[in-house]
Amino acid sequence: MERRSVAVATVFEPVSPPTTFEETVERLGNGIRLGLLAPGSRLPPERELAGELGISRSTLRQAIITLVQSGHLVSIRGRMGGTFVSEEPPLASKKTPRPSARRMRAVLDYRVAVEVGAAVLAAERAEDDDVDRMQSCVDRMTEAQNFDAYRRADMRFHVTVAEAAHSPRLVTAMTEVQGDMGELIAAVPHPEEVLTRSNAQHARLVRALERGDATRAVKAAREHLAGTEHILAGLLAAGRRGRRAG
Amino acid sequence: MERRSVAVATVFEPVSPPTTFEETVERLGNGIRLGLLAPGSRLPPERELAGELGISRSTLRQAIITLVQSGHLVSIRGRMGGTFVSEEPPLASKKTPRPSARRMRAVLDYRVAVEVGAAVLAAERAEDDDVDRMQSCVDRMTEAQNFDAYRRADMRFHVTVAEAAHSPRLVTAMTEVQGDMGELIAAVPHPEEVLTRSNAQHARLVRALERGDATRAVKAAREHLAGTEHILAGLLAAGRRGRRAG
DNA sequence: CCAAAAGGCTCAAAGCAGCTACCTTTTCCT
DNA sequence: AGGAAAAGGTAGCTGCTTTGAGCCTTTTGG
Repeated sequence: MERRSVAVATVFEPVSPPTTFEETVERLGNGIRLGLLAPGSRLPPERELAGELGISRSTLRQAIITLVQSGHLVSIRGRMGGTFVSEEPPLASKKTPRPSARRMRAVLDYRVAVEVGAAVLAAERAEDDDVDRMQSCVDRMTEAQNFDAYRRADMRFHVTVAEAAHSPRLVTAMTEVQGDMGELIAAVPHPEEVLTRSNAQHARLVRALERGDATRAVKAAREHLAGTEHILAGLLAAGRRGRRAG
Repeated sequence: MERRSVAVATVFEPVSPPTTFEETVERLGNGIRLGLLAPGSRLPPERELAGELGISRSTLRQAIITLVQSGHLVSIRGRMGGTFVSEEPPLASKKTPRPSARRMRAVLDYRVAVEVGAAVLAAERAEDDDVDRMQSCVDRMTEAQNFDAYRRADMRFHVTVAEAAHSPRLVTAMTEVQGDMGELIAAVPHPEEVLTRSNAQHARLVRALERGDATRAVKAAREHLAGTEHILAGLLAAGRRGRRAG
């Protein structure tokens, strides 16, 4: 019996592309949860938005209805009506029955790639106003009074790093990753001291990017990510079999 | 008129998930072009493979037929028959009418993330035999007599780095990226001196990974990628408007 | 009071993916 | 020689998703 290499195994992994409907719910949902679409703001009219997204209005409506039911959106009829982002949208997409350890590892590893990649490119390409926007996110985190506020600014910070990389592709990837992270960290406590240390790392990253120092940027990013991984380590271990207590 | 931020724009970007059929053709096609599925080797029987991929046999057959027509696969009937990887599979998926500058940039940026991410994780996780396999790819590149042979070993090298990161998710991503790169570099000349320098960078990356030196690994990776970007710069410039001759 | 601008609704047609059953070719075993 | 087994090849039907088009309802501004 021939043992297949890891790489070959990934070729034969199950194939299951998302449907247009699912993709749309994810995209809009992530945009809302990350605060890219501000609470209370209005989406383009359905017919227009369907055009922009390159999908039919029917499919878009399915997605909108789903997001209304999950509390992300509010629909208002009539002239001057429209589809609005809820004033207090949920932070995570509800119904997250503890993702498998395997999935968690996949998300965390992918996150390393996206964050470190964004850091490298941002070190080369960030402009002054990119740095300003990152810094303002850091400030908001410093002043945050509760975890939700912190978390929102945190997600924005990371997306802003991707924007500073001036790569739409990485912005999309970062948006996805942050969305996935929301699922993971929902069920984990974050003591204040952890948040403080975490934000200090954000600040270090900003300084490195400001100087265009890719090496330091990567270091800061990697250490920052390791922090979250450490917090999640307990849940990750739950996926292993035959692990001794420690 | 309100100016939308870059991040918001990506939320409203067209949505168009691939079909199962397309995904399957890509996956198998990439696996073959990257040499993960060796020339002449036999795929599992259709019914079995369909099961593994979690798709119907009908859809899998569509994909196989496509790949037979494009010269990647050969089907043989009868007992002891099967679906075999062609002895000399094409290097790129034919019909590549020069991708847009926009797409090229997207691929190159994403590549930075995947390669650098893989480098960081590989520096932390690579085992001895991972290093050996990388080194053997480097050796093959050194000995390569023509560009095709070099290119094959090159792709394998990069996938092997992802394997050394021990992250199935990154292996998948790397496979995709290398597939996309195939499209880009098909139409570009690669003088021997460029390949020599390129392989020297591979060797540097291997040494850094062997030592577990993430910083040097990232540097080596980034410089290596910049090499390709430089070669493609001419094509990229074609996408800009109003650029002065230089 | 009407027109315009929004969301809400319905339905039919097309495309895609899955399921099931059967056919044909080739080889191995008895 | 003949039949079973293992492969790919074919066909048809079903169900879900997506699209497109048209029409209805609500609300507001003129």
